[in-house]
Amino acid sequence: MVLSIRKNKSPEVPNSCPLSECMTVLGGVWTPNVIWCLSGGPRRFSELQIDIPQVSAKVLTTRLRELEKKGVVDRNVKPTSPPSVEYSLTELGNDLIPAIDAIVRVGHKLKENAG
Amino acid sequence: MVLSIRKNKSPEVPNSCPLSECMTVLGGVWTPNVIWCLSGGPRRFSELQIDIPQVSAKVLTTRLRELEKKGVVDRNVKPTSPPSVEYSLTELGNDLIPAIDAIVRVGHKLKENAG
DNA sequence: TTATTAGGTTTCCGTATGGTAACTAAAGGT
DNA sequence: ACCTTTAGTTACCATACGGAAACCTAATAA
Repeated sequence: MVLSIRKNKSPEVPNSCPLSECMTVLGGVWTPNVIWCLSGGPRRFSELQIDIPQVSAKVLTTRLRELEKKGVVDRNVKPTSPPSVEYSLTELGNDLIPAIDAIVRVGHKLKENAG
Repeated sequence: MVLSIRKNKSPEVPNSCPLSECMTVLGGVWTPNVIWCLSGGPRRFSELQIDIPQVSAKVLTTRLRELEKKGVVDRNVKPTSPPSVEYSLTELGNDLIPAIDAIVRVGHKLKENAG
């Protein structure tokens, strides 16, 4: 795949700067993409897999669990059979959208330049 | 340290989405921080080391070389003795500032929330 | 002639992390 | 009884990546 954000242990960097703070949340392969997909509204696990075909179930699960733990996404299990699971952005998750937006905008510019 | 953006090989993702495109540029530990530091004006290698104390010379060099190759920073060797090197953002580098800005803003919000 | 400075480079090494693929649970359909 | 579906989990593996520390070069100063 393409890119991830690695999160090493950091015993000696207790109170990081805002930049690193936020990058920690954005950390992990496909994390920004997941947030971006959810910014359009709630999505099911299988839908996210279709949205981001390169992501493996393992990694997608990992990312969603991380984001849930950080309070960025909500996980909602619906009592269907088999149960379906819907993920959505929390308020905190929505706060991230402008940042992702800005990144996407630069991405467009990059593609123009490289195009 | 705290976080990096990993960039794995990706033979099967030729034309990535704008988001991934931009994240590739932001890839690597401390990359956003370096860009952020340079957004205040040109900085020398040793100054960047002071700005970001946790970064090792090896990694800082690697990041700067990558950013240079991607056209994000300029490298300017001054004929002093010993020669000093000044890094600055290119036009493309400046395009990234709004994105970093947005990330920093979220970072502040995160720190408030986390108290 | 020895030390110092700036800006690196190189080596070695550990591990965090992603990929792949096989396996699972529970319910409903046929 | 068996298959399918959803949403994962688990095991195994390879490696990209960062950390630490030693080393390098040329010019100047002491």
